[in-house]
Amino acid sequence: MQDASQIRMTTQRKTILEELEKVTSHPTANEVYDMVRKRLPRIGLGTVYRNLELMSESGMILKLEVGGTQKRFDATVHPHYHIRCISCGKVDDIDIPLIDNIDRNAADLSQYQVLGHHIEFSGICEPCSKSDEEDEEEVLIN
Amino acid sequence: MQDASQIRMTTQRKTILEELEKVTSHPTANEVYDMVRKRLPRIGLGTVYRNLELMSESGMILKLEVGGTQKRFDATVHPHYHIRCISCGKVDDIDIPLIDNIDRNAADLSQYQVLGHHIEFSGICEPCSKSDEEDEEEVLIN
DNA sequence: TTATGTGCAAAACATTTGCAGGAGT
DNA sequence: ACTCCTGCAAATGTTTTGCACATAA
Repeated sequence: MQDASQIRMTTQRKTILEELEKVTSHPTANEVYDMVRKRLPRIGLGTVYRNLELMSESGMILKLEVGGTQKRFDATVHPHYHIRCISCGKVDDIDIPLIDNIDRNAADLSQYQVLGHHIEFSGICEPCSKSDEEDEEEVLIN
Repeated sequence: MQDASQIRMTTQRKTILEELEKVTSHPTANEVYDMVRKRLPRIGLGTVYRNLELMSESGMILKLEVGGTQKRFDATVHPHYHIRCISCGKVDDIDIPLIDNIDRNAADLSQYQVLGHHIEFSGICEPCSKSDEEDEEEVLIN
C-alpha cells in the first residue's frame, strides 16, 4: 500500500476527496469527474483516474469492485457491505453486522492467504421496482 | 430470464459449454475463446461473448461479476462463494456453507427487493506468495 | 530546486453491435 | 422455409499511459 503521508495535497486531489465525501452514492470515475469539473473545469479525466487509484491504494478511499462495467468509489473507508440494483446499477450501503469469523473459515478451506471479504447483495431498488410496474402497464397498453 | 428450451443447440454453443465444463478455473471470455478456438478455429470472439451472455441469462452457466477488469464464467451453477488472488487475478471456489438467513436481514435494512448475495474473499494464492518471496530476494540482490 | 503531478491526446482493453451470409429445427 | 445464429469488422465504453509543462514541498 502507498504511504499517504508522501502524497502531495494538490488542488485536484483535495477537490476529488471533498466531492467524494459529499455523497453517499458510490460514484463511478466518470461521475466523480463530472462533480469535480464544476469546480475545476480544466481537470482531465486521466487525473481523476490516477488520483482515485492512488487514494484507494493509500487507504484514503475505497475502490469498490462490484458487478457492472465500472468501478465505483467510496469515501467511507471502514469495512461494510453493499447492495446493487440489477436494473439501474445503483450501489447502496447495507449496514448489517460484519461477519468477522468467516475469513478464518475460508483460510482453513483454501490454499490462500486470506486478506478479507466483501459481500454484495443484489436486488431491485425502490425507484426501479416502480418503473418496472409502469413498464408492465405499457406492455398491456400496447 | 431466457427460456433455455428455446435456445438452438449450435456447434458453437455446445463447444463453449463443453469446454467450460472441462475446467474449474472460471475463465474470462477471452480465455474461453482461446479454448474453443482449438476446436473451432473460425469462431468469432463476438459469438463467444453473445453465447456466454445468453447461457448465463438462461441459467445454464454462471457469470461472475468479481473484482478485476473482466467478467468470468463458471459451469457450476449452484450457489457458492469465491476467492480471488489480488496478485494474479485467479478465482477459485470456496466451499464454505452458504449463509442463508442473511438476505432477509438485508431486506429488513434496505428499501430493496433483495434477490441474493455473493461473497468474494480476497487473498494471495500459493503460487503468487512464492513468487512474491522471489521478488523480495531480487530486491535484496539488486 | 526537483521530484511529483497535471492536462491533453492517443493507446490499450473489454465488450457490444450491424450486417450479410449460414445453419438449426 | 423461416427464424435464429455466426463471422467479421467496426463501434463503444472504460481505463491507462506518454509526454511536455506546471507546481507543491
